[in-house]
Amino acid sequence: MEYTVQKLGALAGVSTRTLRYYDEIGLLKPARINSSGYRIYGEKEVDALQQILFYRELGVSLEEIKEIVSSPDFDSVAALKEHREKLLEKQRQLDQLIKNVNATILSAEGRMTMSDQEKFEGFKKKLVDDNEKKYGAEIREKYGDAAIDESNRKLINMSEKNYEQLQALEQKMFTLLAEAIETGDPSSEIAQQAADLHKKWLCFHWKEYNKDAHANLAQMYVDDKRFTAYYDKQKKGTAVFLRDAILIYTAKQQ
Amino acid sequence: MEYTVQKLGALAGVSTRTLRYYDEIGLLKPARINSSGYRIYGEKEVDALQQILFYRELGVSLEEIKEIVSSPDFDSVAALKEHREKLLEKQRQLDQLIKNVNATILSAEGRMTMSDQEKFEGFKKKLVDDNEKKYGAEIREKYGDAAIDESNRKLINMSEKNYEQLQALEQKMFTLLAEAIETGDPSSEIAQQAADLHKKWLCFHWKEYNKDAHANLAQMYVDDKRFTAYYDKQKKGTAVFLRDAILIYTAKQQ
DNA sequence: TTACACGTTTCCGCTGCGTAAAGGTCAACC
DNA sequence: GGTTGACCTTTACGCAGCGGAAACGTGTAA
Repeated sequence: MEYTVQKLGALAGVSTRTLRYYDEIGLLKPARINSSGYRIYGEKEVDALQQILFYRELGVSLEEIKEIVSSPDFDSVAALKEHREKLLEKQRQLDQLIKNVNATILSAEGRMTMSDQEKFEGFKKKLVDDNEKKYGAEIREKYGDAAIDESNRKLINMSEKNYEQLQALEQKMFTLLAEAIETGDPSSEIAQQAADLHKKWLCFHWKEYNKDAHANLAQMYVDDKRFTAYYDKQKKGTAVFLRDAILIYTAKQQ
Repeated sequence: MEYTVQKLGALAGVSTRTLRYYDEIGLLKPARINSSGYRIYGEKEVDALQQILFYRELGVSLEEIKEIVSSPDFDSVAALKEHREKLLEKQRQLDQLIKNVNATILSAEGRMTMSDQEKFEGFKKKLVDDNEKKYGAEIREKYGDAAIDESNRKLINMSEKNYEQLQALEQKMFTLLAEAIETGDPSSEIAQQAADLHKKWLCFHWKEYNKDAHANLAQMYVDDKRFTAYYDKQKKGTAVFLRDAILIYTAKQQ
């Protein structure tokens, strides 16, 4: 079986541009070029492409994929381990970034105490003109807090604690909801408390609260199977009940 | 106080190229241009740059930073929340990537059973021609495994379990080490067992084992304060003891 | 005057393609 | 034989955030 760019592309789920690019950088050359200059691929190329796409899915760069697939005696496991290290490093950086963003949001929303605010100012400065940024950053990240400036660490931990509080809040809502569902009445005191908690939870995620949007979201919990699955995880019918409670809750707001 | 590009750059820790680029994209314009065409910055620009760099450290794009800093009534908290969502999405993708890479390494190293290997073949195929990749990927990732193909989930879980075993291995080494340190003898049976566990732990991370490299690393545990801090976390002197045990261990290998 | 340490603009390069533009080729249909 | 439309080709710009180099002007101290 022989394939032109479009056929191979359709088979493997990549664009023709991608195939031409892979040819250009020498990653996947066609089996031959026909008299009209068309690229013609064979079965061997199909297999090679599968392999290439597999590594691509793992986030390996095309340059490295080339090394891996071009020489059969290349140690691909070693390459993957090296690749994993890079990914882990990226993960650590990303985690740190998220913590910093969380801390900044909390600070900006005024949920910090004054003394924490002061620390935050220091943290901000530190973040910007961190002159020892490069020196051993990977190792410090990897092997922990020992070397991290103490006040910064406190701040970050605080932001984490706040985040945990948020998850606790969601948990509490679930608990209340489970109780409320026993009464069968979404307008009951307890169900309305759950709806209020849901609003509080939302406020941390949303840029600004709006009751119509809240109501719409509640409806989506029922309409979208994936959301329903999430809320019905503990008990079936929870999503519907929560929606009703929220609709009542939002309607009651003037 | 007035600054030229290089002075401001030195002050804030950025290159002159960066400052020129920020001028070019309209992110930070100099206060004025002098008669020779030099960019001249004032105190106001210093503050603005600090702010810009702060957001840059949080991983915000220059385009968004421009919006945030240019209009004072812009809702920066909302922007940061949006930014956080992007980061969280990236984090989920990265986590999945790492799991897949781990699974691949385990498979390639032959640590999988045959039946798991078969699953892995399916996993590989799935990974490459995942046609429903786009549909609701975020929500699926976010709200869990309900929709994830069962056999794949088993595979990933297995790879995670294997990874946990690795951490258990390190923990075991620490326990042994604590015991061994009581004897005070790094050549004792128990200390040598700890060194052996350390080697096993290493083998998962290293592309290939080599006793000289092992010995060198052990020495570094003592020389580099950050490593020392990690190993001495539970008990001071652990790093030195571990080094001695490893030096004896590697020396004994023919 | 000469050296050299600054400043300037302009442009290429990095990754992995997407998206034109401008043009040949192949099969089918009139 | 002409036309249409679905293919194919190459060339090249764009994306983010600069790094680095080339080619040239300026300020100042020896």
